Amino acid sequence: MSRVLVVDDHPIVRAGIVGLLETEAGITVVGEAESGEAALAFLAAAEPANWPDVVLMDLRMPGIGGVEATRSISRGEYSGPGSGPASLRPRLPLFTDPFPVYPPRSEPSASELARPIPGVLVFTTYEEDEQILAAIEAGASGYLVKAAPAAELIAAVEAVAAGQTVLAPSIAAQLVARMREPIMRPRLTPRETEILSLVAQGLSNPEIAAQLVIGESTVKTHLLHVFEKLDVSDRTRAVTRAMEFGILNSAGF
Amino acid sequence: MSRVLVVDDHPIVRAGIVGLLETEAGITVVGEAESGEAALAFLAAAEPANWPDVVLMDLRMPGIGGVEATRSISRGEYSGPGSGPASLRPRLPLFTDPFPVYPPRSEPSASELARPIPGVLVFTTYEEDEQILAAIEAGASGYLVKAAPAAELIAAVEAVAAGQTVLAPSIAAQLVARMREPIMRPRLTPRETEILSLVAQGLSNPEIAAQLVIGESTVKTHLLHVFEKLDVSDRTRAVTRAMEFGILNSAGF
DNA sequence: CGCGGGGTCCACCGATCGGTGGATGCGAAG
DNA sequence: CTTCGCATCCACCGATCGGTGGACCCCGCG
Repeated sequence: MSRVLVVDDHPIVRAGIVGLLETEAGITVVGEAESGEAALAFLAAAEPANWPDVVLMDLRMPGIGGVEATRSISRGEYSGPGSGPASLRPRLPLFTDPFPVYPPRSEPSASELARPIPGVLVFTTYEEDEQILAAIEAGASGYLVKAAPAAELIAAVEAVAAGQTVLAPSIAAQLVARMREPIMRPRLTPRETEILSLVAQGLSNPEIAAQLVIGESTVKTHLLHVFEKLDVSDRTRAVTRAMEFGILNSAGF
Repeated sequence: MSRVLVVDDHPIVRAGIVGLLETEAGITVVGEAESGEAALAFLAAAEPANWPDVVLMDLRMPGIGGVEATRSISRGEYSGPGSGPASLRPRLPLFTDPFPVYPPRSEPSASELARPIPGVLVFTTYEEDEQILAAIEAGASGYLVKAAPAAELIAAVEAVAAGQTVLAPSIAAQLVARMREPIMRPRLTPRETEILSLVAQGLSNPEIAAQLVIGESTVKTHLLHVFEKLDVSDRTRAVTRAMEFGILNSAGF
């Protein structure tokens, strides 16, 4: 019997998934939470009788979000991020096969048997590399996209409950490609970012200099550094490229 | 007995919603579709015995999308957008009250009794003004956000099946505010947009002129017109402002 | 101590940009 | 026919931009 905690900020979607899971004889939903915080609070208060084996975690939620909640759960820190005992879960090995099912986790110690650290099955709407990579780093045991068939969700829940790590083939392929060719994301200094942000607002170099109480040539120097790092040769392209890299936000979005 | 067609591109979410709806004694799900096209195909082929009263339509889907599918359904055009008989549904009245429930649709003619045009209940993840306004224009009868409680979904399905128009309070408030203060969105000509797009890619005026085989002064003239319309005084701000207005996309997003 | 990173600053110069004030032609609508 | 919107084009000019090749200072780390 696999016991599941479902974490999703959309009540209708959550109710739907709960209903779906409970049609499966081997699965019972022991709780629901609408946020990462609520999930941690549930775990902090849960008794062994309703302790989950799997936390089905939506990645995109307001508050601390799915990644941070995953990190806390994987460390057994249920009172909130950044507190509690050190993590007892091993780091993930390198992936090489599509839909790999990895060996079970090591046997828990006697003190963990009543409330063993649950596996986190991360559930995403989109195949977002950054968030999924972050979830890996945070210690998640399973990764599934919402576009997967319902049967795959059932199988994934049961596999994670059994202590295994599962990975949707599409996500596996992306991670493998990512590890082969890591994206070199440019690192701008705080000052460079600040100046580029003012450029995006339409300020000229003299205007930026006046606002920051520095010399215009200093502004130009910073911008030239920005151009080098972003591999561009004009301010406009620097701004759009910084947006592509997520360094600048599209204002109003 | 309200019969529902559920349209959502995510199988797990769709299965969950189907399960949720069928827990309600007065609701039966007569079909599922993963896209607007599939929904139209279902309706084109459906017999009166499994004809839906309500189409629960996700707004964000690949292909023709929820808005376009809503338009076709509201016109009774099930073979695809832009074909079939003229619409028999009246346009929506102006909204003034939160969660209004409007009078039932006019009585269908004898020829429509077997397969009356179903009400479309639009179901959105976010409260997206543009898409919801488009759905109103397209003839939808109901609007609900996924953040709403499950009970509200059940109530909305039954109201739409009864021929009423329902509107989540949050969406009603936004639409009322929108009608009071319509956003003046600048209208760029196709050429202006094209040139601004090249500016966003980092091309200089001479480079744009060469690419479009026009004079550089022509490029400048277009850009000056763009600056006037967007109320900016430099190309960089024109680009970011155009992104804020949704005229340009953030490349890579 | 030296080194690297970050921030500040300069002069010079050619290229580009943005503003001004025009001009023409074409097609569609009234 | 006129008017409007769109696209095309020009010369002139001052301001700004981007590149070059420097300079200096401070701080943290080994």
